[in-house]
Amino acid sequence: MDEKEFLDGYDRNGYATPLLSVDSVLFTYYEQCLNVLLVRRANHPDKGKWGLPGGFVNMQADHTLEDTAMRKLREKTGVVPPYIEQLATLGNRVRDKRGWSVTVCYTALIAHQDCMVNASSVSEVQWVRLTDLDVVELAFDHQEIIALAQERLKQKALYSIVPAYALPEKFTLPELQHLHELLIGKKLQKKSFRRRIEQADLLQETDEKRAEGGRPAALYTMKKSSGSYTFIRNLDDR
Amino acid sequence: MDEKEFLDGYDRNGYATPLLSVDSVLFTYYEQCLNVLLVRRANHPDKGKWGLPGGFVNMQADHTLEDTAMRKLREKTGVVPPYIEQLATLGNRVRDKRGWSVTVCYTALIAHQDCMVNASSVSEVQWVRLTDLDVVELAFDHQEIIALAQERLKQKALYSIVPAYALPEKFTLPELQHLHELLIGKKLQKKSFRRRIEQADLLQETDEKRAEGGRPAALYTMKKSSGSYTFIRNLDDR
DNA sequence: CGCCATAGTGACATATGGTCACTATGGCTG
DNA sequence: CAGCCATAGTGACCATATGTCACTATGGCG
Repeated sequence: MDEKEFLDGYDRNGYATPLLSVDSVLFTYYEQCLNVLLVRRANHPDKGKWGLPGGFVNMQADHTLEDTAMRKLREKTGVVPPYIEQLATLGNRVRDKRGWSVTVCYTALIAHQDCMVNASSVSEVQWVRLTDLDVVELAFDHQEIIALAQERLKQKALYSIVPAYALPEKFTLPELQHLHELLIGKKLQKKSFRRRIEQADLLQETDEKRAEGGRPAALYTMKKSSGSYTFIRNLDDR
Repeated sequence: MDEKEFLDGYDRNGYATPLLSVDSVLFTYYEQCLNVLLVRRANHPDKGKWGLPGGFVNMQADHTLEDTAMRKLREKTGVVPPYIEQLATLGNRVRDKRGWSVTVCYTALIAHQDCMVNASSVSEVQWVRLTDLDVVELAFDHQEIIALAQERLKQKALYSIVPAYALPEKFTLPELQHLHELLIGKKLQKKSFRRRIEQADLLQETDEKRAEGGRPAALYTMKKSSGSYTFIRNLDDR
């Protein structure tokens, strides 16, 4: 049998396979806090619980797994986030009551203002502060996935300014530093923080400033491709 | 309908889903070269081409995706490698002629001597030098997956001694350094290389030595958990 | 106008990798 | 068996990046 004959006769459903879904952990920085986007599950299993925005691959609409992740995020937020990266794939026999299932997970970041989530309490989509996560009942292993994403983002905070994608287009250095401090779980030295960003020439200073009770801080925008820059040395993690 | 009723009536095959496979890039260091394990495909599609060791999840035998990766590696090599880590998940409409398919990829490392692959030219399993990869016709997007794994391992060489898992239990520092040099693609300063490993106290010196034409080099073993140690500063990548 | 709060800098200490010449060691060979 | 060779391993100094912290700058407000 040659390959053409094989393909013509191939039955995609010949074997039972694991369920396959795509989920995203979308973070934003809002009111001095890290928030994650949650969606109330409309269907069984875990109906009524909160979970990550995600779903099944639509083999017609999606060309790639990332397409699936972005499509689902767009359905919930109306926009595609400026940062999305694959986090990990979890798969086992017990994570879903329906049996063997696999989820391909993405981490995404967006500015809070760019993402109009209905703030009413009856909404099926809401931002939840990371610090409030323990009072929400999460579906499946989504708690674990969020913890994974948070840990990965912490690592990125140590050697990059990727977290800046969770801020508005224009932001101040103290804002960015505070976000990094939240992720790393430790106060940082502003001198060290500012210096490395300056040396790497990652940000573009605008001529605007923003007052916050003291001396107004300069507003910056990210330079192109500064999201992919990595410092050769990590910030002190201890 | 409550959840129990839903689950009782749930049809896992209600939707067409992407094909799901698990593939591993198993590296070893042998004769001063990096090698990757390839398997000749016995079945369509791409029958006869070489590909990564992998296959479908066996929902009875495997509890997790990593179980699948390890089971397939054990089938080809007889053993489970001492290092295995998820690399990435690739999924799109075109990578497999059968249609939408997803592969969860792992990177694994093993000592060449611990992994008895039949060396005969008719074997269906063989080590291929990374430098010889371009003369082998690889199935699917496996070339791309190997490149991804190599890039990731290069990064690890810059901030950890994870590559040591591709060496025998006892190895010399010049050996380890040469392996890192292959991965990073650049000669390293032996003083820098040795110093950081000493300072982090990652290796246990044995009282054995190995001669290689000059002064015999001390043999070391990895200390427990030195595989998860990360240096706060990267080696110079330029 | 002077205080307050926060932004931003100067200057020095510390830590770690880069460099390279120098020493150490075992095998081989004349 | 002495001396050479090749490779292992070290000493010492340099370069660079972050840590620390006190000091200066700036705008708002009473």
